[in-house]
This record gives sequence, C-alpha cells and structure tokens, in this order.
Amino acid sequence: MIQKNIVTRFPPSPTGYLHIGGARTALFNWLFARQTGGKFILRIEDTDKARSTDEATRAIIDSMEWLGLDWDEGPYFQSERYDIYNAAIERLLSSGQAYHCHCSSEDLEKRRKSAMAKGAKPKYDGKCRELGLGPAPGSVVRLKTPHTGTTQFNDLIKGSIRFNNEELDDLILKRSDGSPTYHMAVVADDISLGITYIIRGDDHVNNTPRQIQIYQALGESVPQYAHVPLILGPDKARLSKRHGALSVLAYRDMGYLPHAMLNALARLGWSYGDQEKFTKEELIEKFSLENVGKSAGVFNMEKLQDLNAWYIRESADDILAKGLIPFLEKSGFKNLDKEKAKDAIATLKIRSKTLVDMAESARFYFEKEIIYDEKADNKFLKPDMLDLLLNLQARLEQTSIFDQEGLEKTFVAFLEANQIKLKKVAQPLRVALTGKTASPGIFEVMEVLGKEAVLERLGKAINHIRDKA
RNA sequence: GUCCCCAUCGUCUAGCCUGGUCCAGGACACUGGCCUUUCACGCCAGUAACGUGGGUUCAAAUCCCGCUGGGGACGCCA
Repeated sequence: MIQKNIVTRFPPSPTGYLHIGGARTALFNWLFARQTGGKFILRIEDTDKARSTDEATRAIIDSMEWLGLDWDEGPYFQSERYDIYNAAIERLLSSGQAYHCHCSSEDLEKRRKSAMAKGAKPKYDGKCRELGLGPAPGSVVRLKTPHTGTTQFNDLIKGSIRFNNEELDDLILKRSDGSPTYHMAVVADDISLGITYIIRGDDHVNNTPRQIQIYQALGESVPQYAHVPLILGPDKARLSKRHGALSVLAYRDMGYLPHAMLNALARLGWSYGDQEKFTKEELIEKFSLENVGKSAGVFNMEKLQDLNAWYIRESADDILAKGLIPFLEKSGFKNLDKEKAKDAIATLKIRSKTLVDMAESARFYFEKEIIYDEKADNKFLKPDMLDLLLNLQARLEQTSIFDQEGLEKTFVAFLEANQIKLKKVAQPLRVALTGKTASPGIFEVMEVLGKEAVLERLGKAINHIRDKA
C-alpha cells in the first residue's frame, strides 16, 4: 500500500458551511495522504459565482483548522485557474473530441422533460454533434463521447463499477458564458495538480464515468477512485438542513473537542475490528480504504457525546482550560483566575459531556453570590440543621489544612464527635457551597473554593436558615 | 421512469472475500445491580440483529439468483 507520490485532495464548493459529510471526506483524504507520506491538497471549487461566498470559504478553512486537517498545498481557487481549463477545452476541440453546440438551454429543458415523460433517460440527443458548428454567441462546448462499449473503473471501496456508454450523453464542458463546467474543471485541475487518488462521496459515482471519458479524451491516465458512502439523517434520508446541527463549527460551539469529532467521523463508515477510540497517530496508522464499509450510515450524536465525555476525562487540565475559558467568558466570567479554573476542571471533567456542560457546572466556583436551587434549599437548608452547621463552622475556622486529605480528617473527627454520618452534613453543606444537590465531591469543592470562600458561603447559609426560623 | 450503489441489534459496526470455531462479537443508547457524601465515573448483568424467497452444499450471516426495501445520479450546480 505504501506508494510514493500519492496525492489526494479535498475540493469543497464554498456555497455553505462545511458539514459533517464533507468533513469526513476531508478526513479520509487527509488520513490516506498522511499514512502514505503523500500530499493533501485543498481546492476551493468556486466556479459557480452566484452561489460562492468568501464567508463560506472562511468557514470551511476554519473548520479544517479546528479539526487539525492541515493541507500541503492550496487552497487553490478554481476561479483563478480558468487558463488551465480553457487550454484543456482547446485541446479537446482541436483533436475533434469536443464540438460546439448551439442548442439553447430552454430547448434542452423541453427535450429533457419529454424524454422523462416517455420513460427514457433524459440525455442530450446529439443534435449538434456532427454539424461541425463553430463558436457563436450563446453556444457551448460539448464532449464527443463514445456511444458504444462500456466505461468501467475499479472503485477502491465498492469494487468494479461499469456503465454502458449509451447511458451517457455529450456533457457540456464550457458554458455559454465561457466558464468551464464542474466536470471539466475538476478533471483539468486533478490532472494539473497530479492527483492520484480521488476519495469522495458516493453521490459522485455517476459522475465518474463522465470524468473518466474526459481523461481518456485528453489522453491522460485515470486516477484511482474511492467512493465513500453518504451520511444519512436519523430518518435515513440524505442529511440536510432540517436534520439540525450539521456544520462542523456548530459542534465546536456546542463544546465538542475536535479530536472527539475526528474519532466519531472516522468510525462512521470505517472500522478497525472492535476498537472504538483512536489517537490521531493510530488513525493515520490504521486507516485503510479497504475497511471502509459500503453502506450509508446514520450519524450518531449520542456516540459522539460519549466519545467527547471520554476525551474530556482523558485530557490534561490545562488543555481543557484553554478550551473551556472561552465558554466561561461567554457566560459572563471575565478575567478568571486560570489556576482556579484548572483546579475546577479537575473536579468537573469526569462529569462533563461537553465544554458547554462543564462551563455550566463550573459556575458556582466563580459566582459571587450563590443562588440556592429552590428544591435543594427546602430539602436541606432546614432549621434543624442549624446547630450542626454552626458546630461545623466553628471547627472549620480552626482548620488550617484545607486540602482534601486534611479536610477528610477534620470531618472524621467532626462526625465522630457528633455521632453522625457524613451523609447528614454533606448535602446541606453542598447546597450551601454550590446551591445545588449535585456537585463534585464535597472535599474537592472545598479545596478549590478555599477556606475563606467556604466560610463565607457557609456563614451565608446559616444566616439564610436563621431567616427561615 | 432510466441507470448506479447498498442491505447484521434502535444507531455505529465486527464477522462475509478464504462457507463449519456465530443459537452472531464490540461500542453507543436503554434496563437492572454494585460502589457511594450528591451527581457522575467505574464495575457487573440484561434486552436487542443476519430484510425475504429460492438455489448450491454434509453445512450459509458468509457463495449464486429473484423479490422487497433504502440511498444516489440523471443541470450551461458542485
């Protein structure tokens, strides 16, 4: 499998954000290139001027960068490469492999419809094929394709795929406005960039024989193809906007780690035995087109979430801090104490599914004033706890060692003296310190908060209980 | 409609090429239990699938054919 000079590419059209299907295609191309020591090229297919935007280009690049999919060349912009396409069209024209066609698009549309109505495949009828017409305003250039025989290729994922040439028609290479069509631009670009492996979505299978015919007409060697099955929505229909969050960047904003995303994307359609989790290095080492499945799959958000939770647990605190702080800032906590944030993260990481989640549960650490959850307040901050809490307050005031170990010792003594179980004070204290009934371990919370804040919050809770009585 | 592709638990998948070791394995989700200062984590257990009909064979999830179902493509979009 290790070959030199392997070149792959990812060619999104900047008509929208990068969605998870595109991201997976990019990932597979990237993995294949990295694994073989080849090159990975980014090319922006912006020949459709009406629909392409700079904003979309930006979003695609941001997404790639967030995922860590770096490219060796590019981004190339097709809109800047018309010379290459025009040269190819000229070559085809002068060798008689292409011809000028004067049929109008309205006319063609009519003929397509009537063919469909008759139950035939709507294809160009070849009206201008043998007319030997020259260029004219409004005319296009078409490829003169073979009518007989078959066009076949060996797909690296799906195996041998064969089309009867009579199914294919004379596709347009150059539009009436002079711009190249998608097929022409892709093939000319892939030739000029030396692409050897084309890994793309399943929806291009039908385009492949047409593109192969262009390679053949140009006398160029055809690259290897690998068509990756599409990603479907939960309703098994093709993924679309109505399925919700599709943009890669949306997952970033929901607090997913890029590596979790990468791992989830890789495992959608590809597998390596029973292994579920892969480092980037393992992905590069173990990926293979051979192990990409043939059938379309549904993107499983729950699995992504599980993966994300796992990677959060595994990540170092300072790395998580970098990711988390923007989310905390977004919810209004500016100029945070980074050390405290790191300590907070250490207590939160095993119980957070996403960074958004974590930022939410971290609030109490940074909040000036604890707001008690109503139910928690009613259940645990009751007058009959007053004596015990006062007793605890007194004892904590005497305590100088405020780390988990020291606190545990203090509590053991305190519990023994009062003949109670930890359970009895832990919940009221938790509510006093965090406002909620669920939080990290009580000693962890106390250590991160520090003696001063603990006593302050405990004091407030005591006053709050007194107000009730 | 025509062409192309696909078909294992709810979902992602292993197994299929090289039939027997598969009354089908893993993961997520779900259910129950254990652990426990709460919530989690962790651990243990459980529910759950070879679309269907035929053929080949001593033997089929695995090979062949039909059917059904799903997806994709049929643009001067990419």
